Amino acid sequence: MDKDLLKQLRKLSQQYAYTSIQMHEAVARKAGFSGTDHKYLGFFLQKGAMTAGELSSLTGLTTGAVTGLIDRFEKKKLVKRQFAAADRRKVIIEPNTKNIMALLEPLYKEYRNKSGKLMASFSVEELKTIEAYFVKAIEIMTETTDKLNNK
Amino acid sequence: MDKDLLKQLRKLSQQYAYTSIQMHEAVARKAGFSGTDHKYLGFFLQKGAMTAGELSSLTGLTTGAVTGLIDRFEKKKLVKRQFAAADRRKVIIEPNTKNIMALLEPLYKEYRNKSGKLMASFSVEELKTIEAYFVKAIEIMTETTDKLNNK
DNA sequence: GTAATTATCTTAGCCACTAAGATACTTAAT
DNA sequence: ATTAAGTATCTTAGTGGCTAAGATAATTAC
Repeated sequence: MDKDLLKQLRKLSQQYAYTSIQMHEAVARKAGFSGTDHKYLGFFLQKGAMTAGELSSLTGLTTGAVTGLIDRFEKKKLVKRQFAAADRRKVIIEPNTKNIMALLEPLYKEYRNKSGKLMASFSVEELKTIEAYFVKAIEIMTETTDKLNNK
Repeated sequence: MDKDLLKQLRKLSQQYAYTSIQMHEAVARKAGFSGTDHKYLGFFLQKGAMTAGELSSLTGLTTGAVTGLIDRFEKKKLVKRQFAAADRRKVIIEPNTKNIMALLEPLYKEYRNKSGKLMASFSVEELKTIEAYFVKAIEIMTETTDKLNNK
């Protein structure tokens, strides 16, 4: 067992997380977001339309905070409120993917190019290894997050 | 070239980042941190002691915000202020790694166990592939962050 | 048809952030 | 040495997003 390798990898995965947080924040600032809005905007790109309540439980924010969040996004034309036909209490938040992309893409462009090149430098086998790691690691983090939040 | 694999991997790496942010936040809440302090606490574990000014440029916070940040950490005995001998204007912030660890470790314990097992399930070759990916990806993200922040 | 529930919004109060300027120390110039 | 300029941190006033609690509006259960 290569303990040093494991230790090094653990450290790297932590550093990877921190570094991505920092990049994420730098992008947010550049995009003109105050505070943490960029983080929540990502949920829309990932999951698509959702109700205010879903966003609240997804983000852990109170419904009041979500109201404000959507207000800010709506003002910037990044999302649109729509009442659900089936249940008119519900507010469906429809992301304007085009506008969101137009805002974020230029800021991520260079990163995308570089990381594309990086990926291309690996063989298919290697990429599958990395993929497998990501899939499992995401699972573990999601489990951990759920446990921390729900009790 | 396996384009689907590349696309999938790109998506996964993004999801990995978001998921780690969410876990990070869940830990923060559980540890009793208001807002984003946990994120900045990580800098100390990574980089060790630094001056207030370094922390400011590292985090992108104003010096005023850093003063408040250190006040909160100091009150919780997670860091200690010390005037630099060479230049008494400078305030060196010494992390109390022991206390920080004692606070965070229990919350990360299960995650550490699980991700340890995950890593152990890969061969040494595979781990080296993952390591190589991490190292390069971190480089790229750091470059991107620097460019976004410094102009 | 009334009560209970659910989903979102509103309000008051709090706290961390920025911007600007104050304080304290250091370095450079004469 | 003295003065000026520069640097590092802290302080203060004002802003804005967050929570908690309650209001509003729609739905479901009895």
